[in-house]
Amino acid sequence: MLELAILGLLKEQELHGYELKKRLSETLGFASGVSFGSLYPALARLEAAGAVKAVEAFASTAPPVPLTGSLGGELAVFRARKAGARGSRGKKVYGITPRGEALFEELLATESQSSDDERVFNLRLAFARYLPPDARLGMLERRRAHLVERLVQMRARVKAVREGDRYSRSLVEHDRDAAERDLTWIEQLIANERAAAPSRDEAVGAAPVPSFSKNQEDNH
Amino acid sequence: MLELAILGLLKEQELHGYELKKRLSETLGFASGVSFGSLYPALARLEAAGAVKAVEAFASTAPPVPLTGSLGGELAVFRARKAGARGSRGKKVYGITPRGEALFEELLATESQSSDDERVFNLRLAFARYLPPDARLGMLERRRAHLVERLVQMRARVKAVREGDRYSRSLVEHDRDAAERDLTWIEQLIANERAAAPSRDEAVGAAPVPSFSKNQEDNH
DNA sequence: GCATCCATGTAACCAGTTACATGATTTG
DNA sequence: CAAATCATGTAACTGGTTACATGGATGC
Repeated sequence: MLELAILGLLKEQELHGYELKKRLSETLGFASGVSFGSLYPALARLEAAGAVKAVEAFASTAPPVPLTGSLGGELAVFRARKAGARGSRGKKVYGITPRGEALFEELLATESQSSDDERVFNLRLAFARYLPPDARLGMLERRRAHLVERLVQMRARVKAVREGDRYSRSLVEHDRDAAERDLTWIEQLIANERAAAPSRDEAVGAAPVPSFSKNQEDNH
Repeated sequence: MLELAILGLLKEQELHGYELKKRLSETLGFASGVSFGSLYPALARLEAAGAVKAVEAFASTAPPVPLTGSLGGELAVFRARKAGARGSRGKKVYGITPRGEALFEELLATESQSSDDERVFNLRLAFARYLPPDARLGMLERRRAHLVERLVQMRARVKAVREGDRYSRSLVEHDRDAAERDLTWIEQLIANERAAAPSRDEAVGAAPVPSFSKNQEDNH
């Protein structure tokens, strides 16, 4: 999972570990950050696998320092450059290799299976623009199926909760509401997707997505 | 974390591992279940620590089989009873000991610190009825502080997201909305709490909770 | 020249997972 | 009696964490 995230970020621009960590928490949804203790080993693994490699700090294809607001950082890079690219223990700026691109595609494809995990799904969605439309739709459909199941569970939990326990009750109700919203969100994404590229049997006007979330089946 | 959950469930009634696993996913929020590979070792650890012990399958203080709807299970217990309580490798019904009760209290108290993790917080909230009112309020306040921070991050992410990436944009907006709702939910719980037991300086009529979630600070 | 932030890395640990092995009980 | 389900347990692995060690660069 970390590997996928790293490759995805390096696809956009070359970065060194420290900066990578920032982006991981800031722009991807990695709640409050991956630790260096996992990031650096991951980078090392990817480098060993030939998926990324440390590039010279100057003369890269993409502009390596695109106005992030961290003036200090940019200045440091500038100095590093004119000093002649880091010595024994300076910054290591990584770039993605063709093998890395291939690995990225593969991870993005295979990890779709295990997107019952919310974090994995979120990560994949953040990179969904790299997927072909039908794979994207498939991913969303699988997610939807999972959320339908989850919503059923949540509704069962609401019914099963102890009488007289305000906290548990509030919790399960909140969870159910969240599940409902997650589902309607995904259904909206699916609808957008179909509208943008009605690839298959789907005719234009009729019943785009059979929404489950509005469905108030009262099986008590 | 698992230990806390187990003890909390055993406080309510005696259970064997298999059934415990079901409750863990069904009634607590353990999304799609803990595996046996972690549950049984956890039970073994707790037993070794004297926090739980395997009880005779008959004649316990609390009614061990209170109408869960799983007829098969109840029948099985009944048969096990009249057969004279399991032999070498039957069901092992666990009950909580006084030491277990103490451990539960301790875990519930100490684990409040690490409730930056949503799962931990949810678990603690499910057992919040066992906390003294001020500890409960403290837990909610800490959670609120965490969510305020989180919401700030989410809003920053929305601003930072790549132009032209529909999926990332939709994701961060959804996450922000979820964070907003989480926060208002917690604030509601806090308000309820204060209304129920206005323990401290708080006067009755004035400004119960200074809601952050409605606050639309426009620092662009 | 000292504190602080940037930056990389290692080692020990931890809480869970999957896969495997075993066996009792129920039901058709 | 075979298949399904209930039930317990172990071993290897995974994907991270915290704590620690190191050192360059910057700012005051």
